[in-house]
Amino acid sequence: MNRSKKKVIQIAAAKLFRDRGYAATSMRDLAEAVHLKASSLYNHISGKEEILKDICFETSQRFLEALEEVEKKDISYSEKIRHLIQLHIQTAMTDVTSITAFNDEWRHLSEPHLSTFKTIRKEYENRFRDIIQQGMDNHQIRNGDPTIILYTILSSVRWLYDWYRPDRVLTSSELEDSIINILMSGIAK
Amino acid sequence: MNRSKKKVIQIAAAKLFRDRGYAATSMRDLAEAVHLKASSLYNHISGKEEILKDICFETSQRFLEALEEVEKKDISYSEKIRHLIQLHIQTAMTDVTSITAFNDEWRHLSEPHLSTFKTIRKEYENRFRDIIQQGMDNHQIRNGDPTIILYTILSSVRWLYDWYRPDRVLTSSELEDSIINILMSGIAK
DNA sequence: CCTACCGATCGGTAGG
DNA sequence: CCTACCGATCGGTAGG
Repeated sequence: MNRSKKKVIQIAAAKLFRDRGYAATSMRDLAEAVHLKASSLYNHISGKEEILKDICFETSQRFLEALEEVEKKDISYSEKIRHLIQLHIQTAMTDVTSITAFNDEWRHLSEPHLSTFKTIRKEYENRFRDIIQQGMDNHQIRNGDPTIILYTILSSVRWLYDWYRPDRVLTSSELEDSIINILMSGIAK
Repeated sequence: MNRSKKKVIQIAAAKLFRDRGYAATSMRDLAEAVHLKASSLYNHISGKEEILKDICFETSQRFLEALEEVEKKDISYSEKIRHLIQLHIQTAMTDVTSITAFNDEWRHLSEPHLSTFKTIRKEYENRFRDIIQQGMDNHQIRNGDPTIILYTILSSVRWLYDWYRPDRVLTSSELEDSIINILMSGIAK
């Protein structure tokens, strides 16, 4: 019944899912992480999959909201793309653990959640791709296959959770600038 | 005892590991995929982890050999980086299933394999990073944090296994050119 | 290569 | 929130 306890469980679960993966994390592992017995978890959640489902949909919600915000802004298309890259990096850095479940563990969802998740994800990608396409139409982005550009951007930002730990020397804005610079202008001189 | 049967098992396992993950793949799933009973698998392999270990180390071996070849070439540093990106894409496209285990499932290895794998991987990254650093020293690559550049390149190429299926309209060399172009010259006009 | 089976562990429930 | 326990499934072995 306690709302915050559910959140504590979710955060502990996200950490375990990142470190071992969803399938390799047992309810007993999770219970131990929050100092409970496995059976007591069920006072706060309905089952293992509910946690994964919540993590996946809450994270996708945050990405969609960020996208919506960028879409509404009255700026150039290349500025919109810069903003989206920046938002991805910031999201990945402030909630590094949930991102992993969102990226890699969603496939363990069962129906109907799996289909819903895929649909949301596809919609996000389509709207991001539209911005890239419009950037090309308006001669702000170099011509090319917008799908390849889309996935190259998304992938570049995906590795962050694998590497970034909050005690890093490198500041967040230095990292953002570097990655945006590579994607927008390339590494060649 | 049959060598090719072991290979058949390994290929089927790589496919299952990609689709469901290592932990969520049971020996019974694997047995069914190669038309055997679970117990019969043990005539060809010593256990579940051996398959994962073989996939991980064989794949890392292929990447190291490709790196070595590029290092020896008498070409500019930016050409070496182009070559490495190309080799990653080609490897990912010719053996799309093993790459997933290599990328995402190695963490399920137990010691001492886990440490060995991490060491090999780190060495690969260090040598790739050296080429980037030398590219900067020789004014062929824009100045920046070589680690960020390294991971941005590796990540860009990592998503391929998630997306590419061999029946694609897009040819391999078109894909290579596009990704190399994005990374070397950027997407901005 | 199979049948038969092992102990361990899984997600989850009953009942208090 | 716990103890006690469920049936199912896990990786793997014995023996033929």
